[in-house]
Amino acid sequence: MASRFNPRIADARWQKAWDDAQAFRADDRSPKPKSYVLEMFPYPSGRIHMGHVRNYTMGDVLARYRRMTGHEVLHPMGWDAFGMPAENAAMEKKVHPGAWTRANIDAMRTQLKALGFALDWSRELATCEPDYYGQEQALFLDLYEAGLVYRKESAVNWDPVDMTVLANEQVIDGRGWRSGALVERRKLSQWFLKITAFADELLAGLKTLDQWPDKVRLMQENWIGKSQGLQFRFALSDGEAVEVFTTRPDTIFGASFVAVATDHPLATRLAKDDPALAAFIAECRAGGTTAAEIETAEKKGYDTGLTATHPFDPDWTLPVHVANFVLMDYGTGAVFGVPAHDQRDLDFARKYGLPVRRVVSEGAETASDFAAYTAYTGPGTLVNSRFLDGMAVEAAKKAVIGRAEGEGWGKGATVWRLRDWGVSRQRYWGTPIPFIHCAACGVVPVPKADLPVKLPEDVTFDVPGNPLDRHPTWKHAACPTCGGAARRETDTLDTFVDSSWYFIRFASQPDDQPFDRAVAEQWLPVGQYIGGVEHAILHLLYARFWTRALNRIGRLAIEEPFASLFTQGMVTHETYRTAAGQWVGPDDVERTDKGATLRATGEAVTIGRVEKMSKSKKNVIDPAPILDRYGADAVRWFMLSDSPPERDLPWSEAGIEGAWRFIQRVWRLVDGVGAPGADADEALERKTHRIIAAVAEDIEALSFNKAVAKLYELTTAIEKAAPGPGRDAATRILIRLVAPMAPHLAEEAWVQLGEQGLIAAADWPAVDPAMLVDDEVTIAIQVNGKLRDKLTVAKGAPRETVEALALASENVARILDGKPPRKVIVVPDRLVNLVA
RNA sequence: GCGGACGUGGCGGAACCGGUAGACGCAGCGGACUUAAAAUCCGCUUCCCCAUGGGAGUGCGGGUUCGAGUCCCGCCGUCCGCACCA
Repeated sequence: MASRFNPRIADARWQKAWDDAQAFRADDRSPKPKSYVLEMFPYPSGRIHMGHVRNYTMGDVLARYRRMTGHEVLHPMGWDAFGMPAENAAMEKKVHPGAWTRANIDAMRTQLKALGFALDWSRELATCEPDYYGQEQALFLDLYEAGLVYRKESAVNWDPVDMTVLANEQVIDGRGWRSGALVERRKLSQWFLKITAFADELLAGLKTLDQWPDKVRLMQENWIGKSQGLQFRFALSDGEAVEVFTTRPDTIFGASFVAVATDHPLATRLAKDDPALAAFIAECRAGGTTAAEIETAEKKGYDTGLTATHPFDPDWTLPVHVANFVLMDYGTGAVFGVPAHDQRDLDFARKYGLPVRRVVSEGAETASDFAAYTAYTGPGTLVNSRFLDGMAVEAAKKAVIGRAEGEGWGKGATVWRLRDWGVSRQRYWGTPIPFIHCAACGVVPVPKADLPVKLPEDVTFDVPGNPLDRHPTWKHAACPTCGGAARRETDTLDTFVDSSWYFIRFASQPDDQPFDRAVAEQWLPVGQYIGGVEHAILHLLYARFWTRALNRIGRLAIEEPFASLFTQGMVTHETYRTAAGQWVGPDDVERTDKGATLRATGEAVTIGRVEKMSKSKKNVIDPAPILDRYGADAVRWFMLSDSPPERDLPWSEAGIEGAWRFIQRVWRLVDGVGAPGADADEALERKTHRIIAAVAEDIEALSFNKAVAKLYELTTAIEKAAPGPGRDAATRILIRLVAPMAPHLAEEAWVQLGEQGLIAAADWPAVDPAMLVDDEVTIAIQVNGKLRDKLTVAKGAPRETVEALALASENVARILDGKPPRKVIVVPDRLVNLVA
């Protein structure tokens, strides 16, 4: 009799058994209720890291649990396989990006299989293969035909390190999201996806996503950034006009200046004949765009000498400035300044001595002068505002918009922060954009019959830039319309396009089209999506857009791709630093009671914060050796224990040891089980049923840490119970409860217990509701709200009985000292509170 | 600056609708088994005190309530997101 569970043998045995049985293959035609569980697919960097392990373990527990509760589960895996790292590897290691990527996929697939995930490998896909990206090109052409793809020249974010354009979402604090390089502005002809045409529905759709974290919904809401207000024209003293947008038309009588952005056409025009203005504009451009720089940047302006006429008073003119704090990208690139009610305008007005006039009163004050240095932006009543006087802010907004529209000089308008999605990338390792540039016919789509437009394999990476551009033949193509010599588009698609529809392709992947609508709709939307919060805006917004775009062109009747979203926390680890300030890794450090020392020299090291694992802090733990040592189940168990899944999980050696001990404890229980018998252990049976229900509830809520705690509790209870059929029966149930989390152990135990078939296909144990009701309860006895005693009484005991028992308590009698309580509160089956 | 989340033992964290705070795990302490170690098992483990009992206690200060980790008001702190968005 083996007394230890040996994962080295069991892991491989059961992984093969699942493979042989195709145990996790999803059947499109199954009559069972369908459940689509998906974790964000990985970029094939070469090795899986702890974040992957945690992410996929959570999804796996849910997928396995759903299978046990009678669902047909789709739980697929694939590879987000295009992207810059492959090109960087090509440059550094002289390997082809495709070869590098495919080798990485093979290595990572092996690692994922070694963790025993219940995945349908028959649906595996990689975005870098023509059978995937060719279908993506087809979808791109469909969107083009529908007018949702267009090309225009515009100022774009240029990453000088990656030598490519970036979307707005990919610029963080003025730096490229991958390279960290300061982004430059460049004018280029680019492909765009019309995500702004969906701004309204993407915003409204967030309200329907009640199973998404509020945080993510809020982030998307802010990103989309809807503002409603008034757009109107100011007539200028030189006979021209300038268009402005405001969300506060009510404050129009508080205006003291008009300001335009430094790159506003008006500024550009005036600068031609005004060297001082040109110099001012150049000076503003030199300023940085980082958070800190913007924070401290002084409001600066240049008085153009022009004036603008107030729309409600032909005799009232406002000076027109070019100002550094006005953004060309937002609204119309021009504003009117109301210093009393906008902080930036106030800073500006104080600096340049412009009038500061109060027009919204928070209470009694009606004087027009405004002395403070803090603008008032709250609610109130309009004052000093002619026909608006006495109105509330909201009513005044409506009144001004009404007049503007009535008199024809302005109209109510909605402005969005969201910009169209620029998808052109000047890179090789991506989906070729299926278009051809013809001198005679213009930009012509590649006919669908000619898809996929395949990436050429013979490319060089010895010089920076886009290898497709310098490929000798690839870009030369015949124009599909006139047949003349033409140039193939050499830009490729942003890899976020690839990840915008992979979940649809998982659900259905025919050879001759991107997906079969009817089949895809059976599975979609994804029932549970799990991934990191870092995709709150990027991937999750793009995928929502893509799904709605397919819906609009009649390809898919789904509006939202992910019904329920869960964002898991990171795996973290302590950091260590030597006195010299060098980061050192956990392998080189010896932890003691007092602190930590360097293993090699005994030198003391400082224990730093527990942080996200990163190469620079040297606190990365590679899952591979841990997996070799402890087996898949211990690693999986640790990933689920202790920390709530949405919070960070601090990795620790002690933690994985604890998980390993638990796996062995369960095995020892199984090892001692005899043949099924009749005698029950009433108390243990009750506990078991209570825990079946609790664990189910916890798994459904993704509260794995709580489920784990309950399983520890049950295990301890079984260990303490007297050996016999009752204990054995509880053990048989424990194994099924543990199966989603520690599946190899469970399969091994299943055999040991003499059961037939795979536990992966077994049913979740049924709960007997009668077993959930206790016939005795413990009641707390409080005096003045303080716990003084506990009583065990029959469940549902009448108030009078409980009250009498409480008063009879020795502790209570001593405290009450013979005096009757003034008041008695009885909460049935819970407590008695005696108020003295 | 704006928006959001969160503050519970030495640590990770439980605590349902306001009803016995600290489940469960880790670490620690004591013990058993062992020649010894590992493994395993048993017990203790919020703090304080005059210890079969009592007092304090969920960031701080108030409040509501018979009763507050939970609700309300005001602070403090940490983390996250956005950021000159008119």
